[in-house]
Amino acid sequence: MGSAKRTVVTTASYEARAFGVRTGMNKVEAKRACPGLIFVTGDNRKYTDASVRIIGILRDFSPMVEAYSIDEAFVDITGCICAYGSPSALAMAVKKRIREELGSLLTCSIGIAPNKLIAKLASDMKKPDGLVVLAPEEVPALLEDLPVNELWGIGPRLTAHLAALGVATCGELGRFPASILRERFGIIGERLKLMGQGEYEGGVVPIGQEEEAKSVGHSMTLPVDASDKPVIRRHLLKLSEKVGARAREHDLYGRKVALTIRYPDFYTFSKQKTLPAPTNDTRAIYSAAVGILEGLRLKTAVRLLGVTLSDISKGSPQMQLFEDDRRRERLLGAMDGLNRTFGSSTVTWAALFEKDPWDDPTGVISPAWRPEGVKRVDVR
DNA sequence: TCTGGGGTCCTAGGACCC
DNA sequence: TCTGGGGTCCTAGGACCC
Repeated sequence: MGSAKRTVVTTASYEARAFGVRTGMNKVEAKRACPGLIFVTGDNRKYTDASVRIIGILRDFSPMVEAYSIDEAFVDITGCICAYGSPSALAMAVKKRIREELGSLLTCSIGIAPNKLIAKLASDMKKPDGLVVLAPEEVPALLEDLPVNELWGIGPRLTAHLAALGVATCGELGRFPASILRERFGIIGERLKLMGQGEYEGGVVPIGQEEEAKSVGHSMTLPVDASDKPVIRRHLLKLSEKVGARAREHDLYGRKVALTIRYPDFYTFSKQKTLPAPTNDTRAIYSAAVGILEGLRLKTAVRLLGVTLSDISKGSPQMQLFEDDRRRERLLGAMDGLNRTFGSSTVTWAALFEKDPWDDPTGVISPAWRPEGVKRVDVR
C-alpha cells in the first residue's frame, strides 16, 4: 500500500487474498478481513526497475512489445516462433530468462493466444508462475460458460446491464443479436458481441509507436480535508507545477485545463476551461485552475484536488511574440533542469517554500505508467 | 480506524453557425 | 403565419483499466 495515511491496498499476497483481502480496500476493511494482516509500504523504485528489466528481456525475444502496465506486457510473437519451435517453447525460454535474472524477486505468468483479449484471459488462468497456451480451436469451448465479467473490458456496470438482458456468459453474449446490443450500448455494443466470440481487433502497439498522450494530470487526496481557499490554492500550485513540468519535459502543450474536486462524501466532479492558446506554463495552468475554483461555491471541505491538462499537441504552438514569454520559458526551462539534476523540489515557487511536513507521499503506480515517455511518472 | 492515482474512450446536451 | 437540419465546438459525466 501507499505511505500516506489515506491509502488503500495496492495488492495483496496470495495468503492474504485467501482471507478476502482485495486491491482497493482501506486499511480498516483489510484488517477486518484478515486480523493478522501485515501492511507493507510499496517501494515504487524497486517495481519500476524490475519492470524495465523484464521489458528489456521481452524485447530480446520480439521487437513487438507493448508495456501495458507496470506488471503486464503484450508481445506479438508471430514472427519469432520459428527460432524456438513452438509458442510454448518460446514462453519457457522467456520464463527461464526472467527466473535467472529476477528469480529472487518475482516470477511471471504467461498466456499465449490468437489475440490480446484471449491472451489476457489465458495469463490470468494460472497464477502465479503459470503458462497457458490456447489454440484458436480451443477458444469457443472455453468461452461458452465463462462469465462475461472475466473478459478484459467488461466491468461491473456492463455485467449488470448484460444480466438484465439475460446475458451471463460469453457464449450467450456471442450469440446475442447485434442490433439489440448496438441499441443498448452504442458503438461498444458491436464490439461486445465480438468479444463474446473471442474476437478482438486491437493489435500489439510496440514501445515507441504509441500515440502521443492525450492528457497529463496529477491529483492528490489531501492529508486533511481543506476548506481554506489559500490552502487549496497552494495545493493547486503544487499540482499545476507537476503537470507543467511533466508536459514541458516532453514538449507537450495543452489547451484545456480541468480542476477535479472530491468532497468528503466522495462526490467527485470536474470543471474544465479552454485556454486561448496551448500552454505548459505552470502559472498559466495554475491561474486557469484557480479561475475555475473561484467560479465555484464549495459546499463543504475538499478531500481531493486534481489538475489535468488536455487537448494536447506536441511542440511549441506558435512563435513567442513577446520578450516576457521568452523569458518565462527560459526560467521554466532552467527550473526544470535544476529539478531534474538535483531532485524534484530543488527550485520551486515562493508560495510553496514552506514545505508541508506530510508532503509528497510516495506515489502509487498506475497502469498508464510506461518505462519511458511522458507516462513515466517520477516516483523518486 | 474509511475508501489512491494515473489514464482512455464514449455519450449527451447546449451553444453557435450557416 | 410558425419555427429545418447539419456541422462543429465545448462541457460534464460515466465506464473501464491496473
